Amino acid sequence: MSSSDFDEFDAFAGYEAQSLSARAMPGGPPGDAAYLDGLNPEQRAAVETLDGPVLVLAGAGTGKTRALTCRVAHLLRTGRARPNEIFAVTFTNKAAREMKERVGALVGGAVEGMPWLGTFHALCAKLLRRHAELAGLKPNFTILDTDDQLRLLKQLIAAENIDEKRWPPRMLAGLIDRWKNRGWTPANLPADEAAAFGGKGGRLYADYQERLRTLNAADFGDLLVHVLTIFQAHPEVLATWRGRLRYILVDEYQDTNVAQYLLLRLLAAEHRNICCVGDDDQSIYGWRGAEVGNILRFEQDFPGAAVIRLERNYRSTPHILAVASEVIAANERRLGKTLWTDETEGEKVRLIGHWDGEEEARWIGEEIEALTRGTRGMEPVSPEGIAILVRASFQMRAFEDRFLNIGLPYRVIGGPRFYERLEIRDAMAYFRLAVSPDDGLAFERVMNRPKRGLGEKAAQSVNLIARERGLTLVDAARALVAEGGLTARARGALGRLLEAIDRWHEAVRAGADHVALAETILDESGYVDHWRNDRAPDSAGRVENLKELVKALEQFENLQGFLEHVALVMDNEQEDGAAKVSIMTLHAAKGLEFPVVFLPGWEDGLFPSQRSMDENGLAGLEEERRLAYVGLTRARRLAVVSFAANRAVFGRWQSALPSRFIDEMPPEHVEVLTPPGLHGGPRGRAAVAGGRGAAGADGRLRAIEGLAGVVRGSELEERAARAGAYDSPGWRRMQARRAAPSAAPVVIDARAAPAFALGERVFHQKFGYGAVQAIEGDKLTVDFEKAGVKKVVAGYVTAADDVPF
DNA sequence: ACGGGTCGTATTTTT
DNA sequence: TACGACCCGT
Repeated sequence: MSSSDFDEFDAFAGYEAQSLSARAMPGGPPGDAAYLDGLNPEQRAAVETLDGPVLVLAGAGTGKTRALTCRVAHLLRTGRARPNEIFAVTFTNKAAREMKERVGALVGGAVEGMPWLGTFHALCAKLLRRHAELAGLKPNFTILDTDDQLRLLKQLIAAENIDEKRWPPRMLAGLIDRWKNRGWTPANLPADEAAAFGGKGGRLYADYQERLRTLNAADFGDLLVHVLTIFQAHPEVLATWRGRLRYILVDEYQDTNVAQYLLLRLLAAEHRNICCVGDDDQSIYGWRGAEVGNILRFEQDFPGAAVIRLERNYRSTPHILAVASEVIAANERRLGKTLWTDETEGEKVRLIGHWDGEEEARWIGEEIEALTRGTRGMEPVSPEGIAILVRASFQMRAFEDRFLNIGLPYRVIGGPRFYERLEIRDAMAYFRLAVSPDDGLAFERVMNRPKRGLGEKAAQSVNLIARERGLTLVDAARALVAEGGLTARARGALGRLLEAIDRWHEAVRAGADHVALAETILDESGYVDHWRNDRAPDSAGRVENLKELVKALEQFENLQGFLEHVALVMDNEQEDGAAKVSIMTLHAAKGLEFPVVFLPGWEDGLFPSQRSMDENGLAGLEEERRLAYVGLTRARRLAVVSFAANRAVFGRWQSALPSRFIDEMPPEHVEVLTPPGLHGGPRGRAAVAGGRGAAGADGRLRAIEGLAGVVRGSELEERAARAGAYDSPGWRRMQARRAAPSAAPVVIDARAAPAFALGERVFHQKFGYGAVQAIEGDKLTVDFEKAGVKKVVAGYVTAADDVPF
């Protein structure tokens, strides 16, 4: 590991030679500070106030990223800081990557040596590797994934004879996470917290940390807490880093938790060169331990701080801004900003109610098709300019189903992630073993995968030996084999596995080509074959994923580097070029923007989420409202809010009232559309009759009526039509399409619908391999080898490439 | 040890 | 619905 753990001063050595001229500049900016041109006065202040504490309150769409990247460039160009002296923290890996790119574009290659730009977790991992011994770890400690963590906790809970049903491991994981977010170690855990989890919380926490240390492992929260603890307990270490990291930059400051806040305060205490950028109105990670208080309190923490407000919005139309501002104004706990824009033109925010979630999805699909053709009174919008932002991921399904049906290309952002897939984690556990054969968790995971006849009993024996003799799991397994434990059969299997692990490890040590080695491992372990022979329809997809994984390895120097990357950077961006509509959660949408944004599911209970309100009361509601604000402000030209009167949840029908956030939208900036399903038919009336029993519902309904009257059937529909709010030819056309679902499919993007020949062998991620039986338009009938005959959209299959693994 | 069946319960949001 | 935990027969 230590080889990839490069020293930032090495990196710096390369930099110094080429940038001496820039550093020699005395004081002021260099002559060609073109990056300062075009900044507005506030942005400029944010860029040029380099020394001392600075808080930049940046509203949505106010050019925050630009100011931030310019600031870094400015620090470098003025010679104020060298690349390795800037500690720049972003919230996501994506943001880090983006910043790296943009700074690079501004100042040229010099950013190569910016080793301290990344997420809190990535930066802390780096720091912790340097000082691992101070936390009782070795520098090559492994970073646990959620799976490993849960398995470990489960064992501990079982060992304590606690009923797993009443006290689920997930709950304990949540608790421990919360404690770590606050910077609490088992030693300084408050007594009332330790009493959680049936009185055994504190005890289990201590046990868990102990186990982690034995396994030479750290979980996500540990990365922060260990570094924090080290800084607190070792002033000389802290002093070193204070001297090295002279300029601190924090993006999305509103999302920092207590541990992160304490860490920053320690690092910045002396030089006080800390610049925090954030927007209290976009604090949406309270459930993960984020403390809005951090940003609200900044001026007290750093007296004399310069506070700069970015309020000029360059993104959205005035209508969108007005609606977003009005909604967020209902929050009490905020610093308060007033977004403004020079723009005067633009569409109002659209609002529409539907009978149920399915219809909502159908309508949005049709609306998107219309938008891409430019028939909605706007210039045509390309599919990649359109996003659907949902509150919870289960809402995505309705859209996926519908879009698959009509052949509308889409992509789910942040869905089930590549590196979280079962087969990928298994494969990675094998890689971990090859790198460090004493990785007990990895061993446990793959010991009987594929099935080798090493079941529960064998696992227990190994565990028992390990505990009795204080050995690692792998060493315990070795002992068991050597001493003739287990049945002959099991012993043979275990012995072969251990031999293989030794062989792979030897290959790693000998510096064998890691891509080839990975293939060997997957082959020799029998893991790929196991999926090849599996008869489940999705097993072919898994084999494909494994190929993909091996391909991904090529971009890394060795297995170690790859594993570190995956542990910290769980995202995977696969740009495949085709123009697609994006579907994602509101959380995932933060920091992004789209010409057109659909915001479905605005129903009380779903959004704002009932759970949020139950668990966190008013604070929970306010966070939901910030989520609404984030959603609305993603839109540049058009935002469409919708809700459904009925929705299938767990396969059970539930009716709901429109979201209270809808009441908060200013009517003069909203255009109300009449839903196609509510034109006088019995369904429409039922929609009004159903789900209106609750007390207070009448008031709510009246409020909506004032704004919308959306769920009211033909009378209001006519009124809306008279008011010109609804484009009735378009509506009739949609009706026609609804009545004739088999009408010719609309091909949005020719690239998304490649041509296939009859009989051609194709691959589908979900259904595996098959032969094309029939083609109509962009729809194929495919006889899948394992999943049977299915109709699929051509965009979702690829020509099969039977490259041997 | 393992596969197949039934039953119960769960769904925010993610580094 | 959909995935797991659990039970049973092989």
